[in-house]
Amino acid sequence: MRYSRQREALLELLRSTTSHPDAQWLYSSLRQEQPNISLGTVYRNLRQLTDEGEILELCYGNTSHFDADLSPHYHLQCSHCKRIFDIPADDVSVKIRTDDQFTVDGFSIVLNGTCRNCQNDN
Amino acid sequence: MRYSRQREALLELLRSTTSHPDAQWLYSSLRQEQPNISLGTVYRNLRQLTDEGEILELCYGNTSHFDADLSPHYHLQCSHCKRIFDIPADDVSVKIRTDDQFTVDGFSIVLNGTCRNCQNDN
DNA sequence: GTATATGCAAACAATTTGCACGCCT
DNA sequence: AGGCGTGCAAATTGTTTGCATATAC
Repeated sequence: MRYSRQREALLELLRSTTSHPDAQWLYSSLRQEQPNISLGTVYRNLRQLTDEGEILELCYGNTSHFDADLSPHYHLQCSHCKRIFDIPADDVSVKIRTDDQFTVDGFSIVLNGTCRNCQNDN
Repeated sequence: MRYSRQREALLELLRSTTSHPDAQWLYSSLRQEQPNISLGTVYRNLRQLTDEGEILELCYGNTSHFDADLSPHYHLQCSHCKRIFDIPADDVSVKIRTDDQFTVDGFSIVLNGTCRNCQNDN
């Protein structure tokens, strides 16, 4: 995978945020710096980076969101504002009794709840 | 919500399977009994039943899958065949240290692994 | 120089919606 | 009779892809 200005900017942008954005948001944001970047390029690079394991793809509400934070953590989606927050892995402990039906490589957890903002607003 | 033959058949079909089908599969399957049922109707009823809490919606690979099993359980998706299997809640124990940032109502877990079929095939 | 990445637009796939008509209650 | 549900088709939305050109190495 060789260097490209577009992919570089995409990765930098994704690393600078904790908001788990989707392709559209990244595209709109990148256009401010690079007015010619195309949506197809954003999608191609997102796929490529995901395949290389440099970023993670999350599926919420039938659209893909992306996360450049590779440290062990989980996600909480606020039922009200739908935003996705990070939960450190330390705060969660999981034990799985694996019978011989499956080999388990890993797992992801999505918490559902209410973020502080939305608690106050209600 | 008043009775409709189409919704009745949809719910019955969904309750009769453990394969977590998507809208297309349900549509194709229902058409064999009711050749005039439309895809729009399937989608409308799936949304309605989801909103009423009669079924659950799962998002895998950017497409919605549906589950009429409301008992506490989690899901494992096989990395090879992509099928989704049920994992009884008893087999999993989770502890979450909830700080005051969030109110946690619930959570879902998706295990990633390999099912027995795919272990043998490889 | 060669292969990979890009921009653009068209194609695709999943889902939603407007509208006239049909069927429950 | 009145209103919710349906079938159909068109519209939306999210994502992928073909192709000619541009760029990294």
